[in-house]
Amino acid sequence: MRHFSRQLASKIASFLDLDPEGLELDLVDPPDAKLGDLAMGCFPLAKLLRSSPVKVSQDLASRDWDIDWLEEVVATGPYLNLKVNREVFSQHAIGLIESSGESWGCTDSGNGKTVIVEYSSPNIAKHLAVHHLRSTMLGQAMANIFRSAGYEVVSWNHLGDWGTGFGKLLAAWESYKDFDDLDSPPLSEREDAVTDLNALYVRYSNDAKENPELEDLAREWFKKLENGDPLARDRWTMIRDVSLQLFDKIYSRLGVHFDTVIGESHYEEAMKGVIAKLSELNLLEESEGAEVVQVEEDIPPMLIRKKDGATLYGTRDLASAITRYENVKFDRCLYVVDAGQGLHFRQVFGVLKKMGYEWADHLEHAEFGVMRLNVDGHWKKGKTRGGQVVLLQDVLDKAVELAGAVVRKKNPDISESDLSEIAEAVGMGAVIFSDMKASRRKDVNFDLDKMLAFDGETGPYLQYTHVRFASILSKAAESKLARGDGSGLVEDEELVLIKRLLRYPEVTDKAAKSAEPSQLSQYLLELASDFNTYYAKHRVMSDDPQLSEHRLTLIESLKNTLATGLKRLCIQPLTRM
RNA sequence: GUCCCCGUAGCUCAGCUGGAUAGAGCAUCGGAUUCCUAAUCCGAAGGUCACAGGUUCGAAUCCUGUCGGGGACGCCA
Repeated sequence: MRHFSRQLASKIASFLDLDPEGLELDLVDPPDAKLGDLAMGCFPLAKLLRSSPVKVSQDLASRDWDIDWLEEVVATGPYLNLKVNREVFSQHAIGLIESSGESWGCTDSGNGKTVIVEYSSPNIAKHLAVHHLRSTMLGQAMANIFRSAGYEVVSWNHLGDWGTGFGKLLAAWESYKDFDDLDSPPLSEREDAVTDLNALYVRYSNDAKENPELEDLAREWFKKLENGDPLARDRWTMIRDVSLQLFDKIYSRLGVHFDTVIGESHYEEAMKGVIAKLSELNLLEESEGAEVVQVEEDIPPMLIRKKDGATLYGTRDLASAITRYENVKFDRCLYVVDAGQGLHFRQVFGVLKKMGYEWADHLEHAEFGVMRLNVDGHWKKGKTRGGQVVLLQDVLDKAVELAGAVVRKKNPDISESDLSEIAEAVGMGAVIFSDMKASRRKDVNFDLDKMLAFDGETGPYLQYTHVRFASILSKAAESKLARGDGSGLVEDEELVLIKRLLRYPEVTDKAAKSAEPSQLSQYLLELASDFNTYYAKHRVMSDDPQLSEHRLTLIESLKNTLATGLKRLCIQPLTRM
């Protein structure tokens, strides 16, 4: 739509003797289609001219616009309502989209900028649980959207692979061989190594509640790990490897990919430098035996070092941010982490700022609401403790199973291999979309029935709409029709669709700027809904071949738009379902 | 107690850089399939935009306060 609003802006600038640069005006839909095809409030212009919006709109309506796609300009109070010449407008719009080709919907707002997106970041030696879905999918979608907006993107998995918990696991490995000897069969050859690790860990933790000396033993093992003891290091590496293998299986199902996988363990050295620098800057304060840094007036100080001298994850985050900036001079760095860690990030960002790092202003906590589980009829934050975890792979399998049943029912003569492929895509589509439909700050209740809904505003609805496009185009292929230039698209519903299409690049920018994939989700729903209304009323393959050719061009633009949008959200566009 | 997020239809949510009559989906009720996939579409019903002030020509949107929900607040991550 910018293409058109810029033309208007330059005309307005010449009419009113204004600088066309920075004259951003917003074209909206009038509240009633009878008023016009496009509308523009004259409030900002009036402010600029110190005049009244009603006068400005009257003045503008009386001008000679001389724009080929513009048919009528009417002032209605402070609004300027525009009627377009549909043939010309449609032709311009379709031409614009077609000439963009593959890059339709991509923008240059992020050109020359680099963004790091940190997301997923699970703990090793544990399964991915359903609550990991949020960070993982939101982060991946953000990374995809940033790429479409022209950014250089580094997608980053900050693994939880360090901490005293690994001391327990290593201690258990050594002393619980009777229960389960992790050396035979070796971890790498086990069917479900992570489950075995978990069982061992839970057992050890429970025993430690009664025998405090087990805690000491765990500390000893963690010390060994820190000091590079070969056995500890070896086993830790094995644990890391089997965990990553398991994660990758799920990541690839979800269309998730990382450019960098670096765990917390990586920052042990850098942390020493951070503490040295804090001390050099006189920022460290002693408080109740621990060392802290004051941040701002109204938030508590950040804890840097414990009484026993050990560091905390916040210290690691400081080190990590600094090393990141040294390696990647980012313009933005996003942490896709749940909102519960808001204070933590305020502290981290605040301390970095106090350390003199100006780039601390470019760190963003892209917070999201927690996923709540239903426990005895109440929605509660899902914690991995207590054993009440819902495994992500179970949810995905369940979704695919259910999708398979629906596909089979709707499509009885489909082959088994096609079916399983489609079921996988539809099941994933349902789960993924349900997570990204609403704005990320909203808490989500984990409701399997809603997650797996296939009707209404869902992933499968979008996929189904894409199937309709594909279906029309394959039917067209049989009749050797060419493609029109779009000038035959004059129906009300066609104008609606064209206006919707023209907003795609703006949606990309808005989604990137606000790090909000739901902007794209909502847009795709509107696009699909507009099309399905059109589809019920008009035939693309009509009796008039010329008209059909124009409409086929529209369908191609719609298909292209929906397909690229879905891919950004990690949902597969389908041609059959 | 302090700080952060949230409060829009029965439910789940759009709309929030102020602008024309607040929109969807689900659920409910009624309707549409000789023709491009009915996982769809059309219609009905459903609203004190939590409440009270303030700013403004104009507030769901901005500010202050109140109430309600969620979360975080030193030796876990």
